[in-house]
Amino acid sequence: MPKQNTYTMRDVARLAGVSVSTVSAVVNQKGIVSPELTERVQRAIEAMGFRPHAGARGLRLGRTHIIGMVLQDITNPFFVEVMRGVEDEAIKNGYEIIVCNSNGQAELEQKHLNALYTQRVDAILLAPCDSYAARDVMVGNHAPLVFMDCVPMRAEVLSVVTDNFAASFEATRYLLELGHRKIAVISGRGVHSTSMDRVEGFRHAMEEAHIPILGDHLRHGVSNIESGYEIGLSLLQSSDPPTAIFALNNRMTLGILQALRELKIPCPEQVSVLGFDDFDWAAVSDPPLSAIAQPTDEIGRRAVELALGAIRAGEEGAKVGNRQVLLKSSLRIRKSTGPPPKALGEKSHRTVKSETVTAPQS
Amino acid sequence: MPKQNTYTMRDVARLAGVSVSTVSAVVNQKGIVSPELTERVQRAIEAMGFRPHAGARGLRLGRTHIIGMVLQDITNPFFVEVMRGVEDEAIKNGYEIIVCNSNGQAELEQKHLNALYTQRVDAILLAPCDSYAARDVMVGNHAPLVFMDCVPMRAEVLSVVTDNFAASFEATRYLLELGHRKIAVISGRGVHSTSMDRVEGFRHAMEEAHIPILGDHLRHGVSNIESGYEIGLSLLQSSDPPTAIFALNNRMTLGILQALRELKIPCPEQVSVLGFDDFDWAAVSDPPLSAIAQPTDEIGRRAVELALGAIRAGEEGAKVGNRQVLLKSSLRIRKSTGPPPKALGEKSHRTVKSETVTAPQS
DNA sequence: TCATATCATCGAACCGTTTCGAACCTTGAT
DNA sequence: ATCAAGGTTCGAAACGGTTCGATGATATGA
Repeated sequence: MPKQNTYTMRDVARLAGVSVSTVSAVVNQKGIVSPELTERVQRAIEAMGFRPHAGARGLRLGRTHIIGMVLQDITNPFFVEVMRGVEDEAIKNGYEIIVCNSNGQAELEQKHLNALYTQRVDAILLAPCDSYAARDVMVGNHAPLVFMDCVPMRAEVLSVVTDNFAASFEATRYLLELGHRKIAVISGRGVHSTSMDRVEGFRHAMEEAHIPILGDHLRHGVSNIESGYEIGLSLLQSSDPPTAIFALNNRMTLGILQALRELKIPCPEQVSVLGFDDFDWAAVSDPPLSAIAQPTDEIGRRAVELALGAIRAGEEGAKVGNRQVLLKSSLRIRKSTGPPPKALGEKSHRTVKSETVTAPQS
Repeated sequence: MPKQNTYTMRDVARLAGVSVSTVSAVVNQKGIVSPELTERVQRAIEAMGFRPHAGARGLRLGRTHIIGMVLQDITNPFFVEVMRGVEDEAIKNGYEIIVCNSNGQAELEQKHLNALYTQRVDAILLAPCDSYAARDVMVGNHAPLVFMDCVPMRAEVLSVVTDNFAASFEATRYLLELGHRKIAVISGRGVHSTSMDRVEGFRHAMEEAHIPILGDHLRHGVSNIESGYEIGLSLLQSSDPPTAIFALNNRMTLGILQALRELKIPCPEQVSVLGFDDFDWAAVSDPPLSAIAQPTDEIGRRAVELALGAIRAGEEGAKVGNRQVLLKSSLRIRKSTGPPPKALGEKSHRTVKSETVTAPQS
């Protein structure tokens, strides 16, 4: 006996003394129903606590009003803020969202994508584990697919990302201006367009300044605290340690800070640290962290906008154009960055907020 | 033309030269189908990339295999970790989850609950804005409702919570043992059983030690950084400041740390800080934060277990028993707590992990 | 008074599954 | 050769909505 106190339109119709189609018309405010019947139907709905069955409606309409989302790492504040943006924009448009966590595992990601297709979600928002996703092929024909925080290799696609190249370029220039010459960069696995663009931005700025990148000052690890910590120790204990460390993701940044603390190396006096991704806690870390802030919730909102556009286009049989939305980041300078030890330049702590300048979108 | 390359069982049946019901039997591995037909059907499914339509199945079965979840604050790491536990356990049992963020607003929470009912989710997991929820009345008859991180006023209900009273009691005792006598407590709005239990645990420990609670040393604010910061300033600048501050939630803890930093008050030398809720970043705050850690993902997992049990019970027509799961927390002592200034007791920094002892569950 | 146009309401088919009883085909026993 | 039993396969109804063409009622004009 699965049906409990749940009523159907038929029940409402019976109570109101009208036909089912009239109830439907009232519920959806479609077609013309006399004020009298409208009144009667509404009263019946109220009395029974009737709510339409989304599944049945979805079956008939071919649209579920659900958007699926698969995130690489749900415990990372960056993705949580993106999710929040998605939530806001979705609810504003009458959509629910199903959230899945791929936990960095490509197979799990694929499993989730399949499950979302089974649910016949109207669109899928994906922050993938890597950029080599063949996923669009499998799923892209069934529902619009929007990539977040990643531009997949095959470019004919919808995506929303921060301009990582520009952000990294700008940040590196800032460190160079402070007088740093030995700058180390640590990044996660290089299978992600995001990581690659950030590394490229760094490279480009260094080349432009004609500063060589020391052999072991470009390190790859995995995006977690431990990896950051280990690479940090290794860098700082090397024979020729950097004067500044630029960590390309928030987890690894924390690892670096731990390594500094453990080695009792004063920051920023001896070594500066610059992080990618800003978050609440950055302000109370020791020292307060200078970092690149991405427009996280805007990423989420824009992704939903793209998805909704594609859904509408699909309904009208129109081809969905490929759109890459590119957003600006901003540099939040706090206390973890300053001039290198020997340099006698201006006193450290700037508090200006500079913004990377990029094309708004294409 | 909403249907694209999406095939139905009818299509599969036609291609395999069998009836729809046979396809269904194969898909669900139910009934007896000869090896030969099974083979043919599977080949057809493979060839067409067929996936059953969850909505249609749900309509027929009266079960969607979706669990709905409404969270008070999706940006709080505590709830994110709970969510992760929910995700893990749900996927393990073949359920999807719809996540909603009520953002602390009761009306929005209600809106989400209604939407989830419309979706006919099989169960609802709720971390409510306040404990005075009349929500179970509206929704509880349609689908099992499990409260997380909160025991609602009306007790005949399913819930999973940390034993907040015990946690707070234990933590207060720890501060008392260090020699503190002037302990201030700051908490969020008192509309939540969680807050209230924590305050009570504190009160109880103080009474037991026959230490009076100073008039303005019990403060209520809202659960965010700013509120913690303001209360922190006010406490620390008062004529008779506390030697220890016990913050009952993670947001306000950060505010306290900011206030200390701004006033240049050394912690823990002059004032100790103890937080509720542990998280990654706590270890790299300045100073590393002593805090009570809740078994976050276990809360999520147990909530799903309860929900699944209730779903099964409901199917068999059995009454769903009321169950309150009570979980243990643990005290993680780092560097932000130590003996009060004048006390000459043992050197600060203990690193023991003590666990609050409570009844495992009822 | 009758044909016609307009408007409100209704009935039934359909969306993609599951399920249950009926129909069919073997096989073995009489 | 006939029948019963047992095992596979099939057909059709149901789930709860939406939609479209048909129907009935009412008003309009000649």
